[in-house]
Amino acid sequence: MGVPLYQAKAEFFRTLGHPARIRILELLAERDHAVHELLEQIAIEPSNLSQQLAVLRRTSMVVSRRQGGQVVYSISVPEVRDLLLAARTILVGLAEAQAEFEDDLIVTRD
Amino acid sequence: MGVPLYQAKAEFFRTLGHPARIRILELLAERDHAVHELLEQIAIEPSNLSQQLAVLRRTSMVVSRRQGGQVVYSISVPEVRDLLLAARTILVGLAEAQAEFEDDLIVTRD
DNA sequence: ACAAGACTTGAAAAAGTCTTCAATCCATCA
DNA sequence: TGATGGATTGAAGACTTTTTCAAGTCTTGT
Repeated sequence: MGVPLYQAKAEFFRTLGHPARIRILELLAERDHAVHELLEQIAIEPSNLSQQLAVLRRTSMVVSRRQGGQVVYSISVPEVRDLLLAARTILVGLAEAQAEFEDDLIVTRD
Repeated sequence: MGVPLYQAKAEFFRTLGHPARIRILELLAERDHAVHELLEQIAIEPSNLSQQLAVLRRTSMVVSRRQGGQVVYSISVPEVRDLLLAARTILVGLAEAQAEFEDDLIVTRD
């Protein structure tokens, strides 16, 4: 038997827990990108990008192939797209709840 | 204007990126739990549990209320349940792909 | 008022992650 | 072959998170 599922889940979410990796996955969810294309979209140094790509590769969330002089990445888990959308929905919901609470504070003040 | 959305997403996923926090959310997704009840289910020291609950509270993923001598926690973002299910599906998919690849290795060997 | 159970806090040490740098690899083109 | 553009690697240092400990709060029952 392997690792408990709750631990695998934690590792999986931790992999998503970095702004550059989120950007990478969002871009790859649209279409495959060469590394230099990712580099144009994400404000980060080349070697840092490589390190983040390596993290995603190790967890099998992306795969790379060499195409002549460049390396092209694709997402290997398209379902991640749904996860990113779900997160967006939740975050917007939390932000709204927060704003409401702040309104209450103002309305209720004194 | 606030934080870029991709950064908020990363923070959100980082919050999910810990085994104890996953367990807590799974238990709270079922029903509210007092801290001592969580403690029975999760192999962790009381003060560590408190620290993890504090992380979830800071990010507004759970709320607590005192009920006499004990403190009861509830999930404030029920949609997290879907996220945990989606992660399970993805992980099972990845594990299967992995297993297939290993079969290939064996079949192809020599 | 005191003791006991339930929980939280702050702070220090341990463990883990992120960023950056220099070195390297690999394919193409002059 | 040597130079160039594109990408990766390993390792060091900075930074963050996790764990643990001792001390403290709050509520109930005696």
